[in-house]
Amino acid sequence: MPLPDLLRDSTVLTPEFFNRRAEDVARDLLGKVIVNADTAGRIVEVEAYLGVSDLAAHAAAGITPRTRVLFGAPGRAYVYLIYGMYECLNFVAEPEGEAGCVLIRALEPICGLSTMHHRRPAARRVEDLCSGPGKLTRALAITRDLNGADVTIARSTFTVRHLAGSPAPDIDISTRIGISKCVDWPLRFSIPKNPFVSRR
DNA sequence: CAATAGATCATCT
DNA sequence: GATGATCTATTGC
Repeated sequence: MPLPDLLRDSTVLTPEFFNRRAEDVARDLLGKVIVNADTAGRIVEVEAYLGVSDLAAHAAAGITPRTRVLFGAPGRAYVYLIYGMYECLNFVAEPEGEAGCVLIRALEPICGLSTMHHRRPAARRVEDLCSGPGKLTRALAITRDLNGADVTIARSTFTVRHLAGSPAPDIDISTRIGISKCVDWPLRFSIPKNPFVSRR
């Protein structure tokens, strides 16, 4: 298994971590590591999506077959297809019954780089492998069959981890990308000057 | 460099 | 039937 020593001293994030306001979960996810089978990446850019009052969020539509997971237990993956072509990965936040999630927008690749390159032949540079929500799901082979998956189970192939001793990073706050409603809400968070963040 | 067209389909109106 | 929480290739300056 190509998941190396880097992750040996890591702890899997708990349901309590996700059982908070989506904005807070989003900020605290920066610097954490997403692990899926043979690849892993450090989270460098996220966006928070809130409940029914957030018209840019899928949860604004209320409970539908697609948004059901958003209103459910925290610590689950919410994966959906966008533009008929790309998958987007979110983690569900807020207590059960309240909607809210965090969109993962960019990762710094840390494990399985050659596998990622194989899955994303269009990426010319390492910085292009996971610098966008549709790019990183392809690089880590995250698809809709992971929708609803519990990422807080330690002995699972798909988890989010905290690296022992890794400090809380600085945080840039900006507005969310690619939406047409609530465009001024300051819910995009990224690690300052990180080269793996997506481009506007 | 910036701007844009086209790919492609699940979801909701 | 219209619309995206996107990405890539291509065009033009």
